[in-house]
Order: sequence, then structure tokens, then C-alpha cells
Amino acid sequence: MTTDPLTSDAEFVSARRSEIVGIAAELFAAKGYANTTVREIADAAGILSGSLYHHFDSKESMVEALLRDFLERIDARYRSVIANADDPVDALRELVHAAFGALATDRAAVAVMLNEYNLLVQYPRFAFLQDSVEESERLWVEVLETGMREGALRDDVPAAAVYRFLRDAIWVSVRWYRPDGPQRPDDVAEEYLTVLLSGLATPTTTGRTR
Amino acid sequence: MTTDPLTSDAEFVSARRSEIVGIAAELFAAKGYANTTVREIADAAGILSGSLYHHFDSKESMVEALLRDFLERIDARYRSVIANADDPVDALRELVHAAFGALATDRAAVAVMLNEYNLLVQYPRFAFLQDSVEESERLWVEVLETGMREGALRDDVPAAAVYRFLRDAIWVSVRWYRPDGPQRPDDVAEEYLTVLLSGLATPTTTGRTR
DNA sequence: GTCTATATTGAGATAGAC
DNA sequence: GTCTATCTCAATATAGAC
Repeated sequence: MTTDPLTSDAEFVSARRSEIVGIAAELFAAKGYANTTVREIADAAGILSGSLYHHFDSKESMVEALLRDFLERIDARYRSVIANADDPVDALRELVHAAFGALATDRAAVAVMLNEYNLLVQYPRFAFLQDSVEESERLWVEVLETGMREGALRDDVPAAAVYRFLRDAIWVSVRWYRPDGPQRPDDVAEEYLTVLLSGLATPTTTGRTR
Repeated sequence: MTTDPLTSDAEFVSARRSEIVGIAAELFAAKGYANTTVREIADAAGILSGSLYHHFDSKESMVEALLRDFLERIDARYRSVIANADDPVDALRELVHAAFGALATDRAAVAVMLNEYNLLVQYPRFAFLQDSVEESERLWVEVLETGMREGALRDDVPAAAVYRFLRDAIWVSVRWYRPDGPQRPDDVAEEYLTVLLSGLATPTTTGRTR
């Protein structure tokens, strides 16, 4: 028994392996998965490319480890937020905060998910990506539909359409959001929620707003 | 003089070349630029890979031709829309319609721009991408700021922040919008404008909306 | 304008010593 | 767990015939 006694054998992943996943994630996020070579990953980790294959059997395994871990955690976070919310509008607010929060805690994973989803999801090995995306959609849409049914949210735009606009605007912001800048993720979330919930038009705006 | 008499020598591009750019664009959009081989492009065009180099000196030249053409046209469209608008809210509405319209007319170019911008913009050859993106931002932000100054749009969220949310939600929709589906681009634009201008909350919504 | 044939490079991955 | 050395393959691009 050489593993940490607090960790079961089955779940044990070496610290070195996790470290390398993190290093690879940064490169995948910055340069794209296809444009990152295993030699670059090895360089960044301070070892030679052949040595990477002691930890992973392929480059695909690295990105798979990264995304499985991230998607598992964000799903758990969404469920926790929904379970603890007072009402649908509160749940929506907290979901938006949770999603923007991931820009700070899991920036690289979010970027990889955004940029490589379409490529990876084509392979059977990455079918879990689609499962996870569909499960998230189910959770968010359920919140939106409950809010619409209760009259707290407008119901003249389909919940699925609202969800798509929301999701896209939030995740793509990983391309411009700077974690070291003046804005905290919660600040960006509040700015977004202001426009989303109250709208951009003022009461005095003339002309159609619908 | 073998060129079309209606086209100046300087602007002449062979029909075959344009055709190949279109074929390459579909592949770049579907599989990603890095994952598309010149052999696949040649196959799709019905020729052998070596023959492609009669029309282009490199794979980069193909994507450059695609994006230069698209960005030039979308910029012209934005300027025309702004010049003909009655007021800033009208201009904003028409800009949103123009952008969603490009999903139908230039789907592949939009997808390539969205997916490959970060990669390509690193190379001096593609500096025009950043120029074009910055010019678009200038045009849109100017419209938003005018609307805020005139009191037609809320001014408690910075125009640049609103623009980023707008831009992201619109362009990323190329990932789920189906031109052959029931929704026309103008329908999607109206759905988006409804939420954007009037907000998701109903007047009866309790709790903070700001 | 396209084909045949090939040069050249760089990628992911492997085997076995240390 | 890392290094040395190398295999194998696929990619972009080129040269010249037709």
C-alpha cells in the first residue's frame, strides 16, 4: 500500500500526473489542442517527451483527464446551487455567479471546453462531453421554466433559447476575461445579470422593444 | 486581356480560386483549420493536393483569402446600417440583425473567425484580423454610447461590457444555429433583442434585479 | 490547370537502459 | 520516473511532365 491512506486505490491519481494535466491545460488553452505538441508539454513540465508516456498513454488521455475532472465539479456545483436556492430567480442568479466563478478557478478547462468541444465530441471516447453538456442544459432550463411558470420570468421567449444565449455569453467571456484584472468574476456576473434581468432599454425608450 | 471586362486586372480572382476558398471554408469550419489537410481540400475540390498550389502558395493563403473577404463585407454592412438608422436603438437593432444575418450568408467564415481567431492573430500576416475586430468594436460601442447619452439605453453598465456580451452571444450562436431549420436569422435576432432590450424579469419579479 | 512523384519536416508514440 | 534513441506516419510543399 503505497498510496495515501486517505485515498482509495481506485481513485488515486499521482500528484505528478495532476500537475502535468494542469501544465498541458494551460498550453491547450493558449495554443489550441491540435497546435500543442507533446514535446512542448514535456518541456513545460521539465522532462523529455518520452517520459510523458509513463503518466499517460496518449495526448488524448491528458485532455480527457482535464475535462472529466472539470465537468464533474461544475455539475456538482450547479446541483448544490439549485438545491440551496430560495426561488428560480435566485437560482438563476447563483448559477450565473457559479459559471463566471469557473472562469477564475478553471480558466484553462473552460477555454479548452469552449474551443475543442466540437472537435473532441466526434470521437466515442469523448461522448461524456455531450452527456455533460446536455445535463447542464437540463438543469438550467428547468430553473428558467420554473421561473416562467411562476411568473417571475417572461415566458414569450423559449427557455431553451434564453439558455443558449446565456451559456454562450458566459463561457465565451473566457476569451477576454483577465483573472488578474480589476474585475472579480462576481462583478462581471452582476453586470451581466443587470442587463439580462432588467434589459438594456430605459423606460423612456421610444419605438419597439419587442 | 483574358479577364472579365467588368473586373479590373488588380481585383480579378479566378472563379476556380473562389470556389476552392469556399470548399476549404466548409472544411475549416467543420473540422478546424489545423485538423483540415490540404489533401482533404483537394479531394473535396476534385483535384490532387499538388494542384492546389497552382492557386495558392500555402494553406494559410486560403484562410487569409476567406477572412479578408468576409471582414471587408461585414464592415461595409455595419457602416451602411449605421448610416441609415433613425436613432441609436434602431441602429443597435439593425446591427444585431446584420450580425445574425451573417450566420446565414457567411456561416463558414463566421465559424472560422470564431474558432481560429486566437490562433491566427498571433502571426503578423493576420494582423488585419485584430484591426478589423477593433474597428467593429469601435462602431458598435459608438452606437451604444450615443444611446446611453441620449437616455434611450441604461448607462449603469459600461458600453464596452455590453458590447462584449452582445458580440459573444451573437457570434457563438453559429455553433448551434441551423440555416436549414425553422428559424430565420431575423427570428433569432428578434428573440435576442427582446431579452436584451426588455430583460428577462417581469415587472412582478421580487428580489434584486440589480 | 492538373497530375505524378517526391522532398522534407515534424508529429505522436515506443523500447529499453538507468 | 526519467532519459536516450528511434520508429512510423502523415503533413505541407515542390518540381517538372502533360
